[in-house]
Amino acid sequence: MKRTHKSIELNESFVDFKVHVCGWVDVIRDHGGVIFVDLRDETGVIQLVINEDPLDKLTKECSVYAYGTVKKRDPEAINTKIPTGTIEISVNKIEVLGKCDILPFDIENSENIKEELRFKYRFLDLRNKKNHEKILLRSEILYFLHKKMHDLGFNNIQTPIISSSSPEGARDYLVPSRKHKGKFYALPQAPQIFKQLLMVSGFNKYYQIAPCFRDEDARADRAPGEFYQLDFEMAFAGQEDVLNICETVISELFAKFGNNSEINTPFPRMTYDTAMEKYGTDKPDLRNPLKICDVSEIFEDSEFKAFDGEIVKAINIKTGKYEDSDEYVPAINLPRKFFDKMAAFAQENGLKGLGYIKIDSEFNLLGPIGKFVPREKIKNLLEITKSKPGDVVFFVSDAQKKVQKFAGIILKELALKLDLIQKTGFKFCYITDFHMYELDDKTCEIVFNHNPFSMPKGGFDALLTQDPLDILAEQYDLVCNGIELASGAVRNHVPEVMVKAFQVAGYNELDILNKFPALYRAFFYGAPPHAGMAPGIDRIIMLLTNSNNIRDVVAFPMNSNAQDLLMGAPSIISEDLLREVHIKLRE
RNA sequence: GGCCCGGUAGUUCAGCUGGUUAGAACGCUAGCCUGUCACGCUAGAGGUCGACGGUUCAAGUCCGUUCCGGGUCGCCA
Repeated sequence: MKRTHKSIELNESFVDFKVHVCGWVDVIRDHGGVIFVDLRDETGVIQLVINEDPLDKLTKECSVYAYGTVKKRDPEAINTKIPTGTIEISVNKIEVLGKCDILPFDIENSENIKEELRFKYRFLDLRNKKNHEKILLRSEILYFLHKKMHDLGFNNIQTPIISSSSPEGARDYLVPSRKHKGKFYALPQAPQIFKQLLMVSGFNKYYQIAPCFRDEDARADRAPGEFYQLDFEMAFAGQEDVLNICETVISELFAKFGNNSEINTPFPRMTYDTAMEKYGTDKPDLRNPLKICDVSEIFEDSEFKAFDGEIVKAINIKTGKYEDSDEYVPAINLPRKFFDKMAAFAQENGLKGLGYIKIDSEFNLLGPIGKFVPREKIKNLLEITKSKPGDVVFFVSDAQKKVQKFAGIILKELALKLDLIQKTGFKFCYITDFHMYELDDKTCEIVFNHNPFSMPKGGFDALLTQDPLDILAEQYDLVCNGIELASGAVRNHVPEVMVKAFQVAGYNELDILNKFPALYRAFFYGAPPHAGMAPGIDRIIMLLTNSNNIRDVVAFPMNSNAQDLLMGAPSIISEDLLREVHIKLRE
C-alpha cells in the first residue's frame, strides 16, 4: 500500500493520472452496476467510482486504500459542494484496511449525541469534521503561542508534575508514595511556586504551556481534573509590563484565529469595585449594553416596605426581542410573559422579588413599583437611570453585600432573554485592583481574597495603617465576553511584607515557613521584584472555536463528573498495588 | 451536598386526557437498480419505555423512591 495524494491535493490538473489514496468511507451510494464512494481523509472528500464489485465488503467508516485514475466529471455530474467536485477517481483496486462495526452513533451529527456515548467512543467523535477541526485549531494555537512567547524573549522552562501538595487553593490530586510510607506527592494546581523560584534563579522571562490539576467540580467553562495555562512570569517587572505582554499575545492571537473579529485594543481597564458596581460581577461581559445604577436615594423615604433600609439597584432597558418575536420592540411593549418569567427567574436565584416600572409617553410610572417613587424624585430617577418614555426600569434590592451580585444575575439574564448581546466578536477588559482581603462569610474573620502571593498596594505601610478590607492587591484579571481568561499579579517578594500580609490574615512566620518553605527561604537571597499572569488555554480555544463547552476543545476530556469514559478512569486498583503504596481502603 | 432539565430501537426523537400489537427518520440485513453525491425502490431484523415500588380493570403516560447524565449554586487561580 502506498499513498500518493490526499484529497485536497487533487484537482483537474491530475486528470488521467494514476493515484493511490487512503481514508475512510464517508458515504456509499450503490447503484448496482456502479458504486460511488465518498472517500474522506483529514483534508476533505473525493468521490471514488467503482465499476466492478469490490472484493472487500465496504461499510461506512471502514478505512480503505484505493488505486485508480483521476477522471474529469461530466458537467451535469459536478458536485459544487466539495472542492474536488469536478473530478473523481475511477477505481482499479480498492482494499479495506480496517473493518468497521455498526457505529454507535452517526458521526456526521455527533455534536448532538449525548456526551456519555460520545466520550466512550471519542475516537469516532473526533472523526466528526467540526470536532476534528477544533483539535487541529488547538494545535495551531499552541504553535502560535510557543512562537510568540519565544519571539518576545520568554524561555520555555518545564516544572515538575509530581510535586508536593499546596496548602492554599483548590483540592489537590494526590499520588501516594511507595518509598515513603504515609507520604504523598501532589499534582500542581499551577506552577506558581516554581515560576517564582525561577525568578529568584535569575531567569528573566519564563513561560510554559503548563498542565494544572485541580480536584474541583466541573462547569461548562471549567474542565474537571486538568487544564492548561499559558503561564508566564517576568523579573524586574510590574503590572504594566505584564499587561502589555498579555495584550500583545492575546490580541494578536484573536486577530489571527478569531475570524476577523474586531479586537477592542487597547483593552479597557476597570477596577474590581467598578465592575461590581456596574456589572455585579468581576467577569463583566462588555457586549452587554445594560448597566446597573444605584437608586437607593430615590427610595430613601419610600413607603415601599421591600426597599426600606436596603440598597436599591436599577437596570434600564430600552428595547428587546423576546422569544419567538423577530423584531426588537420598545421595552414598554414587551409581553406580560416576559415580566412574569423574569420574576420567576429572580425567585429561583434567591432574590426576594423583582420590581419594575414602565415609563409611558406622559412620563407616568406604570407597573407595580411606580406609585412608590415620590413625585418630586421622578426626574431624578430618570436622570440616574438615563430613562426615556418607552423604557422599562427593573429594581433589585437587598443588603449591600448581596445586592450587587443579584443585580449582576438580573443584568445578564435580561440581556440574554432580550437578545441584546451581539453573537460575534470579542470584548476584552482588564479588571484591576482586587481587594487583598475579605471577610469570611461564616467566621467573619479576615482572609485572603485571592492568592496570598500578591503584593499589597502600598506595601508595608498599607498593611500597618489601612483597614485590611480597604487594602488593594496588585492583582489583575483578563476577561473576555464575560469569561475569565487570565489571572495574574505582581508578587510579594519581600519577606517582611509577606510576614505582615500573612499576619493580617491570622498567620505567623512559622505558618509561612510550613506552607511555602522553598519560596520563603528563596526570598531571603536577593529575590527580584517580579510579576506574571496565566491565560487559560482551554477557555481561549473555547472562545475561538465558538464552543459552548470546554470539553469540546480537549482531545480526550473527562465528563462533568470527572470520569474518563474512554479509559475507564478513575478505576479500581488491585490490593497488591495498593499495598505497595501503603494504602488500605476504608470499608 | 442544594436546585433546574433530561433518560422510549444502535442513534436522534414523537407518543394527546392512562386504553388494541409502542411509532418515524437515520443506521443495520437482504434483494433490485450504470451517474449518484443526504442516491432511489422493496422487504426484514431490531424495544425489560433507566430501575424498583404504588394507584388503576388497564401505566411509556399518574404518584413515590432510586440510579445515571447535563446545567447551575456551593467549591474553584
